[in-house]
Amino acid sequence: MRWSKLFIPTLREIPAEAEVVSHQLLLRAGYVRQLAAGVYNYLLLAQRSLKKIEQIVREEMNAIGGQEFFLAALNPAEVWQESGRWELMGENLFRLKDRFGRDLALAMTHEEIMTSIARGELRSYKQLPQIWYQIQTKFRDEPRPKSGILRTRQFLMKDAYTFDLDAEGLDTAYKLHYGAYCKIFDRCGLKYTVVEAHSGAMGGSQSNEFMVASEAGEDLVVRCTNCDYAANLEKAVSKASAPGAADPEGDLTPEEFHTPGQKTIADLAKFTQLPESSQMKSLVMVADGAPVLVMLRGDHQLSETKLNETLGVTELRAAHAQEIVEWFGASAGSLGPLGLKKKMRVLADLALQGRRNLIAGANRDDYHFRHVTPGEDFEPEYFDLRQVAAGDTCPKCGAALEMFKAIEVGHIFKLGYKYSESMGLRVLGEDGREITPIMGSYGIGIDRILACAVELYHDKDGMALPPQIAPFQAVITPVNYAESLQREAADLLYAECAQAGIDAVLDDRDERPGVKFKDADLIGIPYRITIGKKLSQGKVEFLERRTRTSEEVLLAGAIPHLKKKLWMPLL
RNA sequence: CGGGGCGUAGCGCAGCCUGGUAGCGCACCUGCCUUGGGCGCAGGGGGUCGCAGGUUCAAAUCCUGCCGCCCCGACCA
Repeated sequence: MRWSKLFIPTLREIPAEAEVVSHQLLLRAGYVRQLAAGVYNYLLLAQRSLKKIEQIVREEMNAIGGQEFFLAALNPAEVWQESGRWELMGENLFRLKDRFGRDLALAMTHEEIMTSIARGELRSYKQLPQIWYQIQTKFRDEPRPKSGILRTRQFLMKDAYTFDLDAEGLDTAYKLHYGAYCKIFDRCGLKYTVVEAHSGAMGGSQSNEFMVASEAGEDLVVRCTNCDYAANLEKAVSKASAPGAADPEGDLTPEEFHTPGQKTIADLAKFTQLPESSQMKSLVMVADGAPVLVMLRGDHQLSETKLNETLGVTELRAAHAQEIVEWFGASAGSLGPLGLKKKMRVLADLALQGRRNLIAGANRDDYHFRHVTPGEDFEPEYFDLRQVAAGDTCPKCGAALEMFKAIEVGHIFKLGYKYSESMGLRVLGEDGREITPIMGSYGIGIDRILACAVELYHDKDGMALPPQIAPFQAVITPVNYAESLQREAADLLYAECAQAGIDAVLDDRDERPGVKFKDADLIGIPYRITIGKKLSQGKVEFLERRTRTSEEVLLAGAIPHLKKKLWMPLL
């Protein structure tokens, strides 16, 4: 393509609304333009790049036997009502009415639709397994779209769904996807970590996320510095650091003492001269309307995700100040597990198991107990409820854990029977009995891959995308295209690229060289062949964007050289 | 939904406090010039100052309401 004919609206300055790097560069480099909060138009460059990503995804999905569909984005409410998600998804689901007043939704994911196809058509065990996927636009009415194209209300996703006869089949499907995803992200040139994940509102058991480390990420990932343990913070477990002080020995009796104005764990630690790890934190949560007391080591944080999963409830929140006074006769800051006025479940984090003679609130304002021993002075139900904290060690090998922010680019789930059951998908088995197929669900954020690549590979001059997903593989830049010798050489190289199947752009603009160089750097074309002064010696400059290494090559050798580079992946 | 910020030319901003002719840089158009890192000179086009109401002789500027966008939090298959 000839640059002079292309619409590549690069900006010299950073639009004020862009905060994260990928957003800034995608705007500046003329890839995207924003239409509304969380809604973007993808222009030529973004579209070319996304098509390449899609193609990689498509090839790897087809390689594991995936069959590509193109599904309805406009869904009747009934399908979502059947699975129960019409209510469950709440405000996140875009809803609309047609002219007759019928309820419709814009699909945010396609479990229901895929299942509705399957139940109408799959009749025999002989037809299983199936892997169906789609690459399409999805809609989600995000409460807060942000970070450019990282969290939007309209986005591109590949999602796949599998139908199997039994758990073993699902396991096979899961592993196939796991492998395919690794190949996909490798081919896209991303550096990523596979983590254990929480399966969320999707339901299901096993789940892994594919995460790309980035400051722009919204998730926190915990990873062992020694072994292969890695998990989303929501799910991560660890060995707690040792308490800051040894517990007093002996079978001591709880003893109330006056703690005027000591509200927080930090206050108490100071007041009692004992570290936060010798205090017990009492949190009051309301789970589907019922109060639950959660006990944690003073320096630990509650993981609401874990608590939610443990309790298996739909609504979980912290208790209001008023409720606390009503139930405990004291306010937050003096609460504890002893002498509860109201009957409620008392849970404790595993880190409290075996501890002795700790400090806890007395359920009387400005009073606490010392010498409280869980399991003796009160009987909690123990669960893993705390969030992994800095200083904790690996649950597998005991080595140090690291924690970093990451962007989720892929997520695979074992769904189980949630949709096949609720929507009545059955096939006949070998023995003539009905079988409910078991499902899996596997997503990849196509536009997130692009954003991640930008986050991962950029410098002060712009993007440095991997050649596999860059909008063009190379740019041919004659310093002065009006000069006939340069023009001939440029046209020749461009023709050679076309012949070799290389996706090149010819910068034939009547611009000063500086402008062309800046633009090529900004939009991140991996290789640049510059035709200038040295042409008189039959030489051109070959530049690698990522490393900024430049070499002189013969005009005739330029394209073979480029070809060689393209077969050799960066990194 | 709570907290904060912003809205003036395509982009980045000044002007608002203290009301009176709407400005600067970049981009854009024309001509000349220049051609290895966003050249130079000259001329030029482009604005319902987010919207609506109010105060005033007069509102970008003061007041009220609304809308939009961004950030933090809540939320997040």
